[in-house]
Amino acid sequence: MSVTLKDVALRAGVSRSAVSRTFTDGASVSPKTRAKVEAAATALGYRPNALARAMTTGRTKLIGLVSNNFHNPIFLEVFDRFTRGLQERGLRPLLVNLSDETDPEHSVRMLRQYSVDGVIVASSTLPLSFAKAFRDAGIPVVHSFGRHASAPGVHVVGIDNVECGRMAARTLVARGYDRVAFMGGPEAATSTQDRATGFLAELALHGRVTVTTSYEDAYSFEAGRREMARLLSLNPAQAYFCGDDVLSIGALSAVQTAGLSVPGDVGLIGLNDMEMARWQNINLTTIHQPIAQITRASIELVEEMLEDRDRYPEARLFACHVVDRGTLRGLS
Amino acid sequence: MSVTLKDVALRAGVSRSAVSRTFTDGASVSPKTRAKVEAAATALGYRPNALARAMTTGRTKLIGLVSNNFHNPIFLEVFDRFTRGLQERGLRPLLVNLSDETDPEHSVRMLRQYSVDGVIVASSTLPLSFAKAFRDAGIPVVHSFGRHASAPGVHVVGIDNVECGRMAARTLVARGYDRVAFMGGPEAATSTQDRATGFLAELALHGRVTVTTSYEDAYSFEAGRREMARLLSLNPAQAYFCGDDVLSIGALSAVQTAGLSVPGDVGLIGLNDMEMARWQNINLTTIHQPIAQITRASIELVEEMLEDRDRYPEARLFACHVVDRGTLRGLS
DNA sequence: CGCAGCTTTGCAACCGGTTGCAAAACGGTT
DNA sequence: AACCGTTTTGCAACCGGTTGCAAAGCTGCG
Repeated sequence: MSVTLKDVALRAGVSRSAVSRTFTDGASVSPKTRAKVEAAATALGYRPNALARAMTTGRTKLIGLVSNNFHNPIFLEVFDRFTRGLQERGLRPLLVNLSDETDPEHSVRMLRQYSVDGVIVASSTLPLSFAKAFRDAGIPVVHSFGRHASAPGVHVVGIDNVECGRMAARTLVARGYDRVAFMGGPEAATSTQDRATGFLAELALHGRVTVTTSYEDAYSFEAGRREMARLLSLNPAQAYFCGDDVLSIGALSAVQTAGLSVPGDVGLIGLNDMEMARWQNINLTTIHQPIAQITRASIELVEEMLEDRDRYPEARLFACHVVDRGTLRGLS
Repeated sequence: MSVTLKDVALRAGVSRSAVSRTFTDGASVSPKTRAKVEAAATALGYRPNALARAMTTGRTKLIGLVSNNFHNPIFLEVFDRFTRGLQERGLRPLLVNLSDETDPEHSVRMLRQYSVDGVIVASSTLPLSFAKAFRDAGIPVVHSFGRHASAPGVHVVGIDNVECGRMAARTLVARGYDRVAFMGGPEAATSTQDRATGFLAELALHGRVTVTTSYEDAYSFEAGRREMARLLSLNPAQAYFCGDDVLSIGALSAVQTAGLSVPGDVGLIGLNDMEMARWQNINLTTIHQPIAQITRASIELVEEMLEDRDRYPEARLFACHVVDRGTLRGLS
């Protein structure tokens, strides 16, 4: 079938070990045999079989990329950056779509069967325990976009969602809003929980501001639109902190449909700063999440763990900042 | 390290072959030994190593998923469907991001090193030759969203872009537009070429309609917006067929910014029918591309090729249809 | 009980590489 | 030329499975 070590060895008139050595760096081969082998190899079009190599070295260069966020446009950028970053380092992403499951067992087993060198869990909604299941199975893991914890147990890279909530609150207060609300994603999502916590905690420091909260079943346009339509028919707040840009855009749409103006009648601030947020017909004020830094750091960490499996777990959090566009009124 | 065949065999008091056989279906083992083996296996938490198995069977169950469309939101849905579909069949997607490259050689080599069982090229812009490189390397391949050709040489699944162009033309003509234009994506993209061809061919049948064309460097919002802004400052057409929904939305934004109305002053029809197109604040009239059917058929074909590597290449094209929303005027 | 015919089992070779170890080759000294 | 210290090389075992083949075990029948 395909050309193997033996074929090359035969043609070059050397032993299989010699061939193997010219293809593994750090091995000692004389320039003479190396030349012979390389000649034979290119003549035959030989490429070492990664799987066979993996069997003896124990390194596959496969990285499990596990996510359950296949519906949020921001994750297209996330996948883009992860795949490119991994490829640049000679690592191969084995993609796992977790859309329905929440039980890590199945993924752990599967990724172990393929002997992945490491796993990146890219999800803003999975609990910390998910990543821990990989660690417990002895697989290096980093939880990207995960929840910050003081003693994480696994590497976590992302943003401080509590702090983001606070930031949103401070922004709304600074703009003079005094009846505000939080519109979150799924109540089970760690990101939503933390954003709510920070938002409410910060507002509590500003006595006169009243706040309400609601949670949607998904970070989706339709959920945001529906909820905002409902709220408008009641007694809406002056400004909303939406747990995600897509939700915000849904809400924005509902406000416009109702014939009201943004930011005149209702203020909106989102989170993520996805590409769409800067489209002129959306022009969403939002909190920027530094995707590039997060993905880069995640890859770095997983790579470091390949060297030192017992690297002490750390949390790397990146700062966010408000991007002021057209859906909140100016400083008062 | 991990528990192997031998460990289980030892504990169950049988030979390694016996253990192997209980884990490969279609092999003959007596109920008695099967029971013993299974007991030992679960006690030790044994899982067969997929890579080792792959070495002897020649089947890895890995499928290369190659794409260069990491910036078009429609592809998030594409990846979602591909990964789930593959997983359901016990296949594992090895994701390859081709963003910069156009040369297949590198990907072919890499995927061959990992002994993938097959490859799905998911791209609307790559030429047919790209997929052929895999076929020539002896790897089963299907080009998803690829160009239809009468003698494809490889499996192609997608839509008939020429026909879509015609459909757009017929639609615009039926609505009474007589100065229309095509706004395409990259001129090198096969999808854009074919859509333009069909569009122009159909219009040629309707003498009195005039048409202009322009091409953007990417299927992106910014490109659509910039181009439409430029066109508006000149002598714009009455209606535009945009080669992609994202382009349309960019164009839409430019029209709105210019203080003009859609469809009053300018008509727009896109292609893809991505989720965003039905958002109320966009509400784009567009041609629906049946993603679900395309991905499903692609997976089916690649799976069939695993059985019969020399399966005669076929092109499977799915019909598209116009989804009438708010960016074209009604039937005249 | 002996034997035919079928099923189950274990042996051993193989998949395509890597690597520890000892022997061979090399280069430089005296 | 003999000797010594380094490289370089090939042998053989191993990674964790699968599988062809022949021997062993079982069942039923005369």
